[in-house]
Amino acid sequence: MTGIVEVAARAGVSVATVSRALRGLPGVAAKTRKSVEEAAAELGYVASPSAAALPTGRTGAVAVVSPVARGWYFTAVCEGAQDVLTANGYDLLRYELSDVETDRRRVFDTQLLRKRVDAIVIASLRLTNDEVEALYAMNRPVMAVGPIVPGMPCVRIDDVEVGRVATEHLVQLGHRDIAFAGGDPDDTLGFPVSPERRSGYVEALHAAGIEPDPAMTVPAKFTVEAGVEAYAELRSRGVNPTAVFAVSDEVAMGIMYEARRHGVRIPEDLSVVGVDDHDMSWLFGLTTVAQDVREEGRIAASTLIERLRSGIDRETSVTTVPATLVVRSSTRRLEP
Amino acid sequence: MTGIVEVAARAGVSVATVSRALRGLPGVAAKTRKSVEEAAAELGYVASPSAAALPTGRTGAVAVVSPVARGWYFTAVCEGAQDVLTANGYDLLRYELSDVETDRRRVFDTQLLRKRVDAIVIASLRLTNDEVEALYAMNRPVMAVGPIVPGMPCVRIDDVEVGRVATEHLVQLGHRDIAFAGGDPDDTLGFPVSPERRSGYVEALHAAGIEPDPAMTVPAKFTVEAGVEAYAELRSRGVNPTAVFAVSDEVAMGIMYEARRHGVRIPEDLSVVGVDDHDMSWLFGLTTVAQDVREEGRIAASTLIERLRSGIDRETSVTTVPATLVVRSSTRRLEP
DNA sequence: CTGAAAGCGCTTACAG
DNA sequence: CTGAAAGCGCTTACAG
Repeated sequence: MTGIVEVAARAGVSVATVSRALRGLPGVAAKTRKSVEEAAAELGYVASPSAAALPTGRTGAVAVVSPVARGWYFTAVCEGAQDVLTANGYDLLRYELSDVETDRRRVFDTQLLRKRVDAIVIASLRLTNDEVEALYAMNRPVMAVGPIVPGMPCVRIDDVEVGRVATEHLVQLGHRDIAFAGGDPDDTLGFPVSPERRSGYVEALHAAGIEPDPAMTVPAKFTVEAGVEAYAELRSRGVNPTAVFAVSDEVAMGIMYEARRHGVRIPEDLSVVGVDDHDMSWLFGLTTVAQDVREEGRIAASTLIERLRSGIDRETSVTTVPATLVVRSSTRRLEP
Repeated sequence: MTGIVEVAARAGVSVATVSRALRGLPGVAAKTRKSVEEAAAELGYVASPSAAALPTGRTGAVAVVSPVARGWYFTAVCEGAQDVLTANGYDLLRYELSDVETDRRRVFDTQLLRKRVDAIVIASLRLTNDEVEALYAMNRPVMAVGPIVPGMPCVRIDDVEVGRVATEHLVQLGHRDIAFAGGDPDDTLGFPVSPERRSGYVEALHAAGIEPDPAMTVPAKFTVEAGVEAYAELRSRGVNPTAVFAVSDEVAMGIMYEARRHGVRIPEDLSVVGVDDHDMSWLFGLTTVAQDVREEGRIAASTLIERLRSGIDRETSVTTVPATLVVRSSTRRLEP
């Protein structure tokens, strides 16, 4: 493996000069820099990140920590983050966290993460207070994408607003019997996304003079399968919504699938609105409150890089990106 | 950051002993090992991968290199690989390669990759001969998932067989006018997947005494959008297939979407079969030749780890995993 | 079974 | 503007 000494020999300078020249540090004569750069290029030399990390403490890598969830959402966050990380010479390390406590401890309790990466993106992950503490103790810039983590800077959408916009759309189409599918009864960590979207739903109903019917709220995690179950639950309860607001597009897809399986036509018999604008939502003609998840990943990464440049601080600013209603064919005016 | 000297101090031994004890090396007294492990646990100590990489040359990380393609496929490969890498204490580094040559050179020409990781998974990436050479020059175990790369070990499905199985299914349902959607006219790197699946298609047709009609083959990359365009192209050519074999499920989804938009019913008017068993295929009732992509990722990762343990060799074995027809509701017998 | 010391490939004060 | 040298945190012959 070509190392810095070979480059130095070839360029006829010391390794110190090579180091400075290649990193664009000031105080290197222009022609010296040029010949070093040439020598490095000819040899295909790049400084070993491991070796450079030792004296500097910088690894040149950023971690994206997400749940094991194999969803479109986390993929999109990573893609966005990767775009800007690559462009800035950082590598992207992926950590998937299960719900198993021991697995999580491995990441949070040990200092592995801290020793591996310069900064951390938390992608829509439910964290315990201890985990938040551990994250801070790492003394590395952290950025959350998704729900607000107290004391942590964050990129997000306004989930209450999202719920309101989705529900208002249905109300304006004349619907009054509007169900909500979302919220995970198993969630021990208080993941706020579903409750907030439901708050918006409740607000919008109240604003329209509609009293929310508890029987119209059915639980659903963020998966297609959960949507299927949610619709089944709705039927088994014997309630008859004319519209459903699903906590995510994947849930909405499951609802549409199951409804059709029961001969319920969409949108003639049932209007459905989701959240996200999943890559495949247009295929289903799904009306949705769209968010640009890749952009959120990009913002998270560039914020971290900026922070890395300017020195670590404990910023906690929250960036709220817009979410906009995209009307397609899964919702329609309620025929009286 | 707690380092090895603190652990040594706490355990009352030398750093050499700590190093040996923690890595499970032989020649450490049982009680010594125990007290070292306790000290390390109390301090939350983990050896710095960067520092350890310097003397050993091992980084404890594995790269997954894939195209920028934001597809389900690459995500699934990564998920599978991550499962086994995490379980074995390796971290997963993600590299997305664009089609832009300069971006690719950054990965292949420089020795960054080699200095960053111990092994490399190539996920269904079209490589030039130079890139294959560069990969070998890195002297790191490499494993391809997807198409065979000459001289490189690989996990794959038999794409000719896949094409044959899909087409035979349609033939057995009485179809004779069977279109094929796949193959990328822009592909300069000779990506073999589509051509091989088409070979299977041609073979199956011949076996049934059907002469393939060139007008029945339309190009399509591996995306939903390409499927939409492929169906549009089929219409504009004025051919009237009663069935289509799509090179992937995403292409099939696009075809179904566009066909229905034109009032063509599936499967009454058109049978469609894809390849992959994409996570969402069941939602579309899509008949498909299923492959277990996550398992392929797992196999790739465990093969690499095995190779890492046993020392680097230039193995080139090809592991072919099964692909099986899953019949759902997008295909049906042709009514005479 | 254990420890002292050299060395991995860089970066960075410190001198000049 | 440039170089010699110390040091980053580990691992690994080499002694004992």
